[in-house]
Amino acid sequence: MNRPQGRTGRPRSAEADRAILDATRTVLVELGWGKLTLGEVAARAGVAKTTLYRRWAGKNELVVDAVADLFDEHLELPDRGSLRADIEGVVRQFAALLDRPETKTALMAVVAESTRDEALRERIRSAIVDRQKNLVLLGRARAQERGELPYEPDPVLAARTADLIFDVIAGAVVHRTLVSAEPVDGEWARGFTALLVGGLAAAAGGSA
Amino acid sequence: MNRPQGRTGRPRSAEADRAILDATRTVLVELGWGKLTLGEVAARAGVAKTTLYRRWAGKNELVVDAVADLFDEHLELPDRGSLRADIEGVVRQFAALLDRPETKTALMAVVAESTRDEALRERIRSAIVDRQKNLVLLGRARAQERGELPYEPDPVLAARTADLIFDVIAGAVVHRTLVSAEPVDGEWARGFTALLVGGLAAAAGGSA
DNA sequence: CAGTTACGCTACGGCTCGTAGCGTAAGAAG
DNA sequence: CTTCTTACGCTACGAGCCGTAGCGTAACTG
Repeated sequence: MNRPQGRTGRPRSAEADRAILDATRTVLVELGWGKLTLGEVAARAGVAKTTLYRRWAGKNELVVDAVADLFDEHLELPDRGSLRADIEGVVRQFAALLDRPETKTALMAVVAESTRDEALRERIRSAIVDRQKNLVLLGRARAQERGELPYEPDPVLAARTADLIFDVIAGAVVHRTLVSAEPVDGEWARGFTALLVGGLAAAAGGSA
Repeated sequence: MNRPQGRTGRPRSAEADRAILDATRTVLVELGWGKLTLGEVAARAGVAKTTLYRRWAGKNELVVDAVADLFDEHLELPDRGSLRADIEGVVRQFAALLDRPETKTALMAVVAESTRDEALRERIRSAIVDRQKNLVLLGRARAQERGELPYEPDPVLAARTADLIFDVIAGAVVHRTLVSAEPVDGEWARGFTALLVGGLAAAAGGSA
C-alpha cells in the first residue's frame, strides 16, 4: 500500500518515517507517555512538525505504530517441544517486551484511550493484539499435533477457547508487570504456566 | 484522620470533596480521561480551581480517588457456597465495574501513568488494588474451610500463590474488557472459572 | 476578641495543540 | 526539459490548559 498505482508527485520519505518512529521510542523512554509531545518528537527526528501531522492523526496513532514495531521484532514462538515449554516461553517473551520502558509506559495509555476511540482500538488490534493472538493459535496447533490437547471440532467453540486463553495469558502478564509491578521471573512464569496447563488438562479430561 | 487534634482554623468542606469527586466521575463519563481537565471539574463542582489544587497534586491523584470510591461501593464477596461460585461471582462483579464508562476510561490511564510515578502507584495500590486482593484472600480462606483447597503451611508460598491468582483473575478480566473489548458474559465467566478452578485442583492434587 | 486555615476570584506566564500559508524539493507525465 | 502534483521545512497563529500567586472574605478555635 506504499505504491498507489496512479501515484504522482513527490513520494513520502521512508527515512523520515523511520526517524520519526525511532524518535518516538526514544522520547517514550526519556520522558514517558505523559510528557511526550509531537513537537518534541519532530525536533528529535529532525523533521518539521507539520510532516508528522501529515502522516498521523495524533499522539495515539503515532505511539501505536512505534510500539507495534517492537512487537513485530520480538514476538515469535519457536517450538520448545511441549505445550508447557511453549507457554512458558511466550510468557517470558511477552514479559520482557513489557519490561521495556517504551512499551511499559505506552501500551496501557493507548489502550485507555482506545476505550473512547473505535478507530484507535482497531489500529491496536491489527498492529499488536492480533499478532499476539496468532501465537496462541500456533501454540495450540502444535499441542494438538503432539497429542497434548484434543482437537475441537466446533470452530466457534475453538475460537472462544483460544480467546479465553489469550486473555488469560496476556492479561496475567500485563497485570503482574504493570499493576502489581512485580517482575515476571522464572518462578512466576513456571507457576503461572503450571496453573494454566493444569486447567487446560482438567478441561480436556473433564469434557471428554 | 479528618480530625487532627491540634487543628485550628476553618475546616475543609466535606461537601466540596463530594462535589469534586462526583464531578470528576461525571466528566470522566462525558469527556473521558483524555479530555478531562481540572478546570472543567472545578466548574462542574461549583468550586474554585485553586481549591482543587489544594487537595490533589494533579489529575492522576484526583481520578484515582474518584474511581476508588466506586471500588469501595461495589466490591464485596458474599459466600456463594463454593469456590467456583465465589470466583465466578467476583469475576462478574469486577467485570461490571470495568464496564462502567468512568472506570473503563480511567483505570488503565492512571495505571499507565503510575509506571513513571512511584507515589501514584502506591496510591493506586492502597486505594484500589489491595481491596481487590483481599477478596482473593477471603475466597481462599473460605475454600480452605470448605475443604476445597489445602492449607498452605509456608506463608511465603501462600502469598505467592495468592498473588498469582489475583493477577490471573484481574488481568484476564481487564484484558477481556479493555483490550479484546468483548463482554464478560455468563459464558465467558463460566469458562474462565472452570479453567482456573481446574488449574487450582491440578496444582493441589499434583503437589500433595 | 485575635489567630489560623480554607475558600472564591482574578490574573498571569508558559507550554502544547493543531492549522494555515508560503516557498522549495522530488518524482511522474507529457 | 517543462509542467504537474505532492511532500517538505519553516514560520506564525489563536486557542486551550496548566499550575501558581495574590488578595479579600468566610469559617472555626481558643
